[in-house]
Amino acid sequence: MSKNTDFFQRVYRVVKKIPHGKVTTYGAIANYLGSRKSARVVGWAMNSSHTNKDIPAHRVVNRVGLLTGKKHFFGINLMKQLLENEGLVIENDQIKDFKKFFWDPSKELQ
DNA sequence: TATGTGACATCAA
DNA sequence: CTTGATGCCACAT
Repeated sequence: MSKNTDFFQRVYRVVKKIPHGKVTTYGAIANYLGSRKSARVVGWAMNSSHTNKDIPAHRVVNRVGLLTGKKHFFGINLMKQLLENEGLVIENDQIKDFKKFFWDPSKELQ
C-alpha cells in the first residue's frame, strides 16, 4: 500500500487487461489512472516491465499508433511481429487504422 | 540535494 | 501544418 511504485502497479494492471488484437495509448492509460499528463510515467512503467512477462507492452503505443517503443524490445521487429500476429497491420512502424483497434480503458474497462 | 532524461500528451503561437 | 513550452512521475547520475 502506498508504495512508491504504486503507479507502476496500476499501469501494469491496466495493460494486462488489454484484449487480444487491441491496442491503447500511454495517454489513455494515464487518463484512466487519473492524470492525463502522466503519460511519461506510463512509458517508464513499460520500461520496467521487462521483468514482467505478463505485460503485453507491444499493445501500448503513442497517440498516433506509432511504435515508438519498438527499440526497447529485443529485436527491432519483435514489437511489429507481435502486433501483426494479433491481426493488426503495421505500416512504416505505424498501426494502420489505429482508431479501429484502439482500446480505451476509460470506456471499455471501468 | 539538485539536475537531467524519458516507450507521452496537450496547448499556444 | 510545425515548433516550443509545460505538466506529470520515477529513475539515473
